[in-house]
Amino acid sequence: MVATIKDVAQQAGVSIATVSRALNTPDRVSLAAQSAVQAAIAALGFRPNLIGRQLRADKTGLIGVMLPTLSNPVFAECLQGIEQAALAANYRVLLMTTHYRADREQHALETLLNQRVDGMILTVAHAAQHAWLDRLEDLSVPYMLVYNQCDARPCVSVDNRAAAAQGVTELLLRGHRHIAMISGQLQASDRAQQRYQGYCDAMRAAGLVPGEPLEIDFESADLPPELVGRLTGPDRPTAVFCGNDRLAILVMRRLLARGLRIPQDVAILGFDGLEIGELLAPALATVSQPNADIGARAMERLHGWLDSGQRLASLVLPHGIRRGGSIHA
Amino acid sequence: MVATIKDVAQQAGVSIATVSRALNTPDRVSLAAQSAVQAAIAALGFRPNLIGRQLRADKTGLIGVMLPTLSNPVFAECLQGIEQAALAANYRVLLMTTHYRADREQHALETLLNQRVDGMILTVAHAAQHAWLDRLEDLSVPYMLVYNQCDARPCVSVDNRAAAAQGVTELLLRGHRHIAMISGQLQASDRAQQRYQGYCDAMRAAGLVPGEPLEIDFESADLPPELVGRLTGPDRPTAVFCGNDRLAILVMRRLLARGLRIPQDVAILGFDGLEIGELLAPALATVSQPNADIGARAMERLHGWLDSGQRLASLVLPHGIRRGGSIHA
DNA sequence: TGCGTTGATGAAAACGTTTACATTTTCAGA
DNA sequence: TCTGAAAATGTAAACGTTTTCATCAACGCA
Repeated sequence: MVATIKDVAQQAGVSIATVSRALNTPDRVSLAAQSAVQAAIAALGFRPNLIGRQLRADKTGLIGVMLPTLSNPVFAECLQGIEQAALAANYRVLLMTTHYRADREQHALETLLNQRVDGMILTVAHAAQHAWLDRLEDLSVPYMLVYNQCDARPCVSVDNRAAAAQGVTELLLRGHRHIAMISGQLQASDRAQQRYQGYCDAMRAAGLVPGEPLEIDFESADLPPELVGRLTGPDRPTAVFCGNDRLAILVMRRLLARGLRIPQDVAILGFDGLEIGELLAPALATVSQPNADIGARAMERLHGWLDSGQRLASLVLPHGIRRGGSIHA
Repeated sequence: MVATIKDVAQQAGVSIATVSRALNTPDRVSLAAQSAVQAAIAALGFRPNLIGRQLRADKTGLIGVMLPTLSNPVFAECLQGIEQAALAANYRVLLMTTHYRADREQHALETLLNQRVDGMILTVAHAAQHAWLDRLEDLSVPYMLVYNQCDARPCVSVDNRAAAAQGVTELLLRGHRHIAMISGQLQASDRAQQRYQGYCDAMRAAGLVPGEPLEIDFESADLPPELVGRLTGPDRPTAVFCGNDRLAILVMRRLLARGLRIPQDVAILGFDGLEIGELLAPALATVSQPNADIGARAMERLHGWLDSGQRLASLVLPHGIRRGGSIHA
C-alpha cells in the first residue's frame, strides 16, 4: 500500500491540511510542523498522487501532442523541441500519432480531451476546415498547430508557399525548365498543397506551365514503379522538387539505382532540412525548416497562453535554402 | 462549463449510477434508460473525465516512456513501435527524455511515479545497478527496459555483446588488424560497455590486442579534433567500429572531409541499423537492431504483465549484419 | 486587564467518477 | 391474485488531493 497524505498526517501528528500546506506553501506552516511532516514523508516514502491533485485543481499539467508519425525525423525533432520546452515550463507530454489518418486524428483528439490535457500541440491534415479544431475553439482549449499554416488558427510554421517558391526558383536559376513536383497525398496535408502552390507560383513567374503534382503515399517505403517510369522515361524532367526530404531521399535512391546521375541527369530538391540529408551523396539540397524550434516555440507560446489566458497570434519562422550536390555539380 | 456525469443524469432523468452503467456496462441498463442517457450525452456534449475515473479506479491507462533522446532515430523508431502497440492495447503514452543525464532520469521517474502510470518502458544508463529500478521493484510497478540488457531485469534488446563481436569479426574477415572502437561515454550507457566487450571478444579471438575505447559525448554534433587526429594520423586504424550509427555517420563525414577514402583507407562499421545509413555514400555497414519491434514487443510484454500480474522474462531479439560500401569496396 | 491582530491549525467540502449495497420494479409461474 | 426471483435503479461512500472557513493561541498595545 502506497502512503497517502492521510498517512503522512497521522504519522506526523498533524491534519492533512497542514501536510498539504507544508508541501505547497511551506511558509504558511510552523517550522515544527514542517520538520514533522518532512520526517513523516521520508519515513513513509510518500509521493503526492497527481491524479488527486489534478482532479481537485481541474488542471493536469499535461500537454497533448498529436503528430503524423515519428518515422519521419522532422516530427521527431519537433517533438524533441516540444519536450524540452515542456520540461522548462513544468508540463508533461502525452503523445499520440495519427499516420495521416482522419480516424486516428479524431480518436487522438477525443482521448486528449477526455484526459483533460491543459493544452495541445497538433499537426492536422487540413487546418482550415477541421471540425475538431472548431470544437477546441468552442471548448476554449488552448492549442497550437505546428507545420500547419492557416490564417484563422494559431500556428507555428514556415511560410510554406513562399519557401517552396524560393526553392523552385533556385532550380529555375540553374536553367531548369522541365521541373516536376512529387508530393505526399495533397488531400492528407495542407502543407503539401501550399508547397505545390509555391511551386506553381515560381513556374508561372518564369513563364512556364506547372505540372500536375505526382502524388505518393506519405509513409510508403518506396516509389511506385509507374512513378519511377515517369521520372526516367523519355520526357523525364530535368529537376524534381520533392514535398519533403523523406520523399527526396527515396527518389534519389531510386534514380541512382536506375543509373541516372544527380544532378547532371536530374536535379533533386527536398523540403525539410533534415540534417541527415547533408551526409548523402550527393548532399541533398533542400528548403530547410527549424524543426526543433518549431516545436519549442509552439510550446512556449502555448505556455504563454495557458499562463495569461491570452490567445497568441501565429508565428512564422524563417526558412532557409540549403544548397547541395543534388542540384549543382 | 463542461458537462459532468451529474448533468447527464439530471438531463436524462436518471441517477448518476445509471449513467455510469450505461457508459461502462450497457447490458445492465434498460433500453429506455440507455437511449435517454445517450440523448443527454449528445445534447450536453458530455465526455467522461478520465481523471475522475483514474482516481476512483487507481488505474490511469498511462504508460510512462523514458528514453535518452529523440534526435537519434533509433529511439524515435522505438517510440513509434511503443506507441503503436500502446494504441492497440488501449494505453496512452507519457513521454520523457533524459539526454543521458542521471538527474533527468531521476526527475523523469519521479514524475512518472507521481502521475501513477500503470507501467513504464525505459532506457537507463546502467540497468544492473540502478537505485530507482530497485525502487520500482519494491513498489511493484511493472516496467520493461529497452536497449538495456541485464540478467536481473526485464529487458527487450538484442544481444549487444554477441552482436558487436559478430560485427567486428566481419571486419577481421576482411583482413583488418588495426581496428579501433569509438563509443559514447561508457559511463553513460551499459550497452556501450557491452558492445565494447564484444569488440574485445572478437579481437582477442583473433589473437589481437583490443584498443582502448575512444569515447565521445553521445549527443555531440561533431568529433573533437584530437579524435579526428587519431583517426587520420600516421598510425591510424584501418577500420573503425562505432558504438552507434549516429557516431558512425559523424565519423564518415569527418574522414571523407579529410580526404580519406572509405573503405579503401578506412572501413567504417556502425551499430543500430538506421535505414538512412543505406542511403549514404558509401552505404553504411552496420549491426542492425529491430528498433520498432523492440518498442512494440516491450509494450506487448508490459501489457501482458499488467493484464496477468505475472512478471515476464526478458526477450532477446535477433540482430543482423547489414553489409555495405563502408566496409567492402 | 482587555482587545484586536496575526499566525497556525483543523474540519469539512469539493473535484468526477465507480461500485457496494439497498431498494424498487418487472414478470413468470402457481 | 399472489409469490419470489430477477432485473433495474438509486443512495452513498470512496479514491487523494486542495482550499475555504472557523477556531484557537500568542502577542502587542492601550
